[in-house]
Amino acid sequence: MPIVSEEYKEEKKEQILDSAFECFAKKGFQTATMDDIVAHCGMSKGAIYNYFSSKEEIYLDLLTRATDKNFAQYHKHFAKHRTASSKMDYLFNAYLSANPIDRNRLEYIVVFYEFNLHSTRDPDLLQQLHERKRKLVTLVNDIIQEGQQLGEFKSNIPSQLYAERFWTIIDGVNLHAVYDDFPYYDVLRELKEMYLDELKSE
Amino acid sequence: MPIVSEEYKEEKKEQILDSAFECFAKKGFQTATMDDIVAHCGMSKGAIYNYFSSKEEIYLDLLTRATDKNFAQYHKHFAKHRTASSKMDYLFNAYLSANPIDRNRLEYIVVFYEFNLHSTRDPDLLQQLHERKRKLVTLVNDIIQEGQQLGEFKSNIPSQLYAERFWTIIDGVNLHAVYDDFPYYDVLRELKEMYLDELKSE
Amino acid sequence: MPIVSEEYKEEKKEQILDSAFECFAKKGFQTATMDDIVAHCGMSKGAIYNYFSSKEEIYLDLLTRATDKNFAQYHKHFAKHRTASSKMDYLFNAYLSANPIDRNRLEYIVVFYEFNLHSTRDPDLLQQLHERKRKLVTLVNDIIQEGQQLGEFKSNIPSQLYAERFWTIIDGVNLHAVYDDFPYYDVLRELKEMYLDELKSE
Amino acid sequence: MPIVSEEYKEEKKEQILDSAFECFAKKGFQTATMDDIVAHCGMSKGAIYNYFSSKEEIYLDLLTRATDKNFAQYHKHFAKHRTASSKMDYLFNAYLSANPIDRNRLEYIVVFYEFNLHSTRDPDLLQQLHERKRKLVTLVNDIIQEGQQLGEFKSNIPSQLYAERFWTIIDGVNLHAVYDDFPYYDVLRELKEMYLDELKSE
DNA sequence: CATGAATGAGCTTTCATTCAT
DNA sequence: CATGAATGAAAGCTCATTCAT
Repeated sequence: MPIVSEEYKEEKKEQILDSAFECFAKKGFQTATMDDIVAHCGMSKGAIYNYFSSKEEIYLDLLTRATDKNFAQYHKHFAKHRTASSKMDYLFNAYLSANPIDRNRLEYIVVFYEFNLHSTRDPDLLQQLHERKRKLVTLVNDIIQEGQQLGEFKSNIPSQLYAERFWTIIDGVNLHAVYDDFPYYDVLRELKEMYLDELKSE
Repeated sequence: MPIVSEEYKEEKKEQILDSAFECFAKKGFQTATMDDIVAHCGMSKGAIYNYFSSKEEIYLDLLTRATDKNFAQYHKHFAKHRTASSKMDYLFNAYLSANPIDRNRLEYIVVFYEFNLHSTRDPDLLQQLHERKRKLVTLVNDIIQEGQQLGEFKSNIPSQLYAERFWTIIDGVNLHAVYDDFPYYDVLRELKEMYLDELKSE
Repeated sequence: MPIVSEEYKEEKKEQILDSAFECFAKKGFQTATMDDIVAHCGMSKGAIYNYFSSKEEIYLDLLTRATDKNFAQYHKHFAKHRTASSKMDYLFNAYLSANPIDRNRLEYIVVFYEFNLHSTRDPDLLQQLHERKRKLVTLVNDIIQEGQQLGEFKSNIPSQLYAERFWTIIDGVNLHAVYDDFPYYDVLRELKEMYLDELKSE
Repeated sequence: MPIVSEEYKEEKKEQILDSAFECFAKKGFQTATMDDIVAHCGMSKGAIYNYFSSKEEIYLDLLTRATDKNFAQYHKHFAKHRTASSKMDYLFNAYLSANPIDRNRLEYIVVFYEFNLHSTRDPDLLQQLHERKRKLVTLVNDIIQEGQQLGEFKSNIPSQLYAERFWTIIDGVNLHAVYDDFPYYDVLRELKEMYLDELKSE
């Protein structure tokens, strides 16, 4: 019998997560302190510990939610697309339409890839990292196979490998977005064309 | 014991850097403690501070040396190659011949990309990060232009952009090497072919 | 316990300062450790750092408060005195009535003069030292000038110089109080008479 | 059977003591490090430990020598003076002729009084402090008694007390020399006159 | 005797977490 | 639930002293 509504709690949690993200972005997970987060979100230290049991848990929750939100968005948009091509197009465009010099996006990139590397050291997190990656690969693999069945894509290419290659490209491009002189659009656009050319039947 | 040779001191430094690398690989820069490094390299805390003035300096030196060594290796090998094609081949093969599941290589990847992301937050380090990247892009750009002049590569392609694309691909592949089920060879080989196909004159 | 009154916090601060004083008195600022202070005041190390940001800050606050208290006391008592003579008398008596072998007073003397000498090496502290001294000289100078205007004191003496001389004497006597066989009263009483004799009109 | 001559050793010792003095003056005994002294005197750390067994010993030796030199100087000069008056004159003039803003002198003052306060905390050092002070008081006391016997000084004054008073004045003036706007000459000259007036028979 | 690299106890300070109010 | 003062283990770093060469 909770005293406050679930909505209230969820709202509070998101406030904390937003502040935590800002702090992790500015200083990194290890260097950002609970006091930083407290100062940023305006509530008390005790309050935060009512919603999260540790700094690590905030970190985990923050990034789990971010990737979940990502997945949800993908699936939501895919529902609107009829062809595999348009789905692939959508995926590429999700990154092409992103503003590479948007401070918030860069911060997210840094925090996100730092978390991936961090996850490398903890068996449980590594497990989750693999699962998420598998889901991402499957997402693209399904599209490619769909395109192959519908005749949009060449039927003799290894779909799984192409799915892997897609995310390899995306992560490469994202990582380079931290260089402010990186020709993000141009590189990504060309890679997209190169990629789709190989994929599509003549 | 005092009055030791420069070689001795250099050797000591490398011992410390090796131990530090192991510790940073196992726990990350922030989490690894000086005591960890002390325990790993067997010398006393004071001894380490005779060679490096802070944990941060060890970190910086470690990664500066690693990238310098990398550059030196590239330039050394390029001297042996006559054609631009064979140089590009060498570059790709440097990554294709790497064992993606070699523990040491994975550790290096994690530490290296973590350092890049870390550098993002310090103006001085960011500056260095940019410089290193510029040098890497120039390295490839020079090869491509050389190939264009010699008629090996298409003359109408933007060499700079292709150089950027090269490192985007490499970083993407490296980053995915942390997933033990990643088909490292296959993905990289196909990307290499795709990349060189576009580059070479028919 | 949180959300405590300002009084509570002030009390805590004073507890810490009292303990710090004891420790500095016993060992000196540099030699006394935070652990000594922790052990003496019974609270945790973290608690102390909630009230002061460094050992140095404790030292500074301790001595700033002590001298401020001194000034306040002087001014408070001067309000009760009508003549310049009685004010000078009060000043001398403040030192004559002090118990020279009181352990606490001796400790204060040592800590206080050590701090003065310490301040000599830091431009900011030296500045403060000068200001405090100027205020002390002004305090006495004002009294002398007042006495000259009222005809109590000779009008042809340089008041400023006499003010300087007053504190010279006081500091000399204080410093010698650390010698337990020093005839504190006798020396100070004679110096007082000598001093006032020269000051007073016949 | 020492390998090097005593003179050589003594010279080395003095080199070390000079450097140590500079360092203690600049930073204080606790804050100055052996490395500071090493850097200043140009010899190795081990060399210093051949002549002194600890930093504390350097400190002690430094100040013992300084005060011994002082005593020796006094006695040497007193031999030249015939009257008690001229001896007292000499003593006062030793301080009156000192340049109060001479950096070296100020440094000596700070180091010297810091050492006195430091000695307060160690029974052995306190003992030495007392002995030295007793000798200083005796020095002046002897002069005054000599003057009384020769009829130069009033015979009914307590010589011991006057001797105490002398050093009280000197220490007060010295201590104030650290304030660069202190009218050192004027204050000391007036105190001298005041003092001698009381002493001398009409 | 001279050297300076090595030692390691000990220092100040930080900060995730707890819990009395 | 909210608060923020309290905790104390641990962190990075220093430095007087030693001793192999």
